[in-house]
Amino acid sequence: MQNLSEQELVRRDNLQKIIEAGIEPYPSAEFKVNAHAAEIKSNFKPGDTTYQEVFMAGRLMSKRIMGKGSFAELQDASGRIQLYISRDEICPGDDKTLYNDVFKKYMDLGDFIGITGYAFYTQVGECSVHVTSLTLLSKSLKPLPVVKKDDEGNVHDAFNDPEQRYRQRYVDLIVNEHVKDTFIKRTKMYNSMRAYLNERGYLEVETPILQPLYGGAAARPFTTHHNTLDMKLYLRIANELYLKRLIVGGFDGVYEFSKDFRNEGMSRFHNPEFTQIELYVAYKDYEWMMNLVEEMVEKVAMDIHGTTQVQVGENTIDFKRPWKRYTMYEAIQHFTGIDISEMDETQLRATAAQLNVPVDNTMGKGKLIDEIFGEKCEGQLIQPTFITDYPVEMSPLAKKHPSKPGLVERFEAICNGKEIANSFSELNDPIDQRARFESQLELGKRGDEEAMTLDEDFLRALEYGMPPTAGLGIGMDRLAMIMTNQPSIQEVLFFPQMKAEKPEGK
RNA sequence: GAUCUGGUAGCUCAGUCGGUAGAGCAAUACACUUUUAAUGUAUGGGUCCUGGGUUCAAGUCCCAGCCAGAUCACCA
Repeated sequence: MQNLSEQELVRRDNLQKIIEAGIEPYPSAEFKVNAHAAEIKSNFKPGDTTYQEVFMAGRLMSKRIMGKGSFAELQDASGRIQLYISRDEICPGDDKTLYNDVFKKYMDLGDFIGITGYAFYTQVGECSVHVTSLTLLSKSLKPLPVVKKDDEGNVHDAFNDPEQRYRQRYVDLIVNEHVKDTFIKRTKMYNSMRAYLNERGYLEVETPILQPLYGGAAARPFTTHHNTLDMKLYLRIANELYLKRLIVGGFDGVYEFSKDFRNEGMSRFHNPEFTQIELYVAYKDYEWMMNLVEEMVEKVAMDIHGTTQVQVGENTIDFKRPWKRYTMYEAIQHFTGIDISEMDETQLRATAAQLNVPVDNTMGKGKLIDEIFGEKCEGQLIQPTFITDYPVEMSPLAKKHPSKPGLVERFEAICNGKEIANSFSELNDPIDQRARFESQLELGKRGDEEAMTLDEDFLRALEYGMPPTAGLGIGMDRLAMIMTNQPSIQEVLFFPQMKAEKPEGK
């Protein structure tokens, strides 16, 4: 049995009183709704003859009882609106129980109610609904945090403990208005991208989450086991290799919003499960894909904000095309003044030391370049910027650059100091791909836990022939953080990963 | 994984030098028919994260642990 607080006991007692009064606290009949709070507040003007018979449902979020008349606030999915309730209108006969007892005493903040009434403006000019009948739709047994706003819009007693907000996101969503907003924007972002890609005829697909081999990225996987088949399975770390198989199968363009899983550290930028969109388009290259990314992300910003400019922390980020483009060498030269394009491994190591970039002896040429870039450039790139032409060692699935030895046709889009997109002209030479996998296997043998595995079936698919293809991955959570101005990935995931709560009781 | 910060009423937070546990909101009771962070009066509400230790005495000091956040490490 739970230990109930005083307030919880009061609510259970109220529930009992409601039942004794002959009212069903959890009725099943449909309650037809014909208006929402936000809609009335934005459309109804004093003297209008509209909204004179509204049916509304939602939570009772505040009560201001003044004798025979009361004000209350109803919160539905769209927002809050004030209600005016007068005793003699909701209790037209001699029996005043519904007002005196049920409404005033037994209904608690958080209860779901249904009302009918008409819109009007109070003497102080607040758009309100004058209630003519009142129904209990569902009793609430736990007290909600009470968050209040004053005239200037300052929030008092905000429910702001992150642990409670994330563990009890339902409460967070009820009492913190802006939280709902963030998630609505996140969904708009998905809808915007879907519409963009569908318009171009690309096919949204689904590929396996449980994979016998994990591939397509460098990361440690979650492992599980299938009992009937008695086999080890991995939760995907990416879906790249499956989408490319579909390009081999003859689709021109496929994409998937893919929940991926990586068994690694957590931080405000990392959750063990996260979402990427991956897109593959046949007969295209990474240059073409850069144009697509610019156009699509610009549209996302427009669809969410109505402008290409988005405020993120202290920065105003402008997604208007065209975005800046640097090769990786140019970016390093721009931010450090050093041209590394002709350097060998020894010179790179010396340069890293000179720049105070920590490196170790296991790092090869590609990794050294990547470290210098990561330390000295990435964080400086606030406005959306494409960085192109990465070292081949870091990119085992990308096509080699035809004229720049040691580099691949790859770009990342960086924004607010973080990668938001990664793309390359996909490697479709099966012989080269096998060689790249084999050098990954070597890295694995040397102890790199994130080295890729060799996927024979994927190589078989490539041997049948894959057209030249451009591929793209965008971190949806990272992009959502930027588009909603949130500093932490937990703020854009409904239910971020948490350690288990202590069990109730003893 | 490391470091730092925090965990006290349903929520937000105080709590001095170690000496009876505090406020606002919420709740309860009464009053009040256009208020709006409603108001007025009164009342109730505590496993001070957990477990040890020091002490006549611990929310407070010490040790260990749990949970969370930030930073770092790791990681596209």
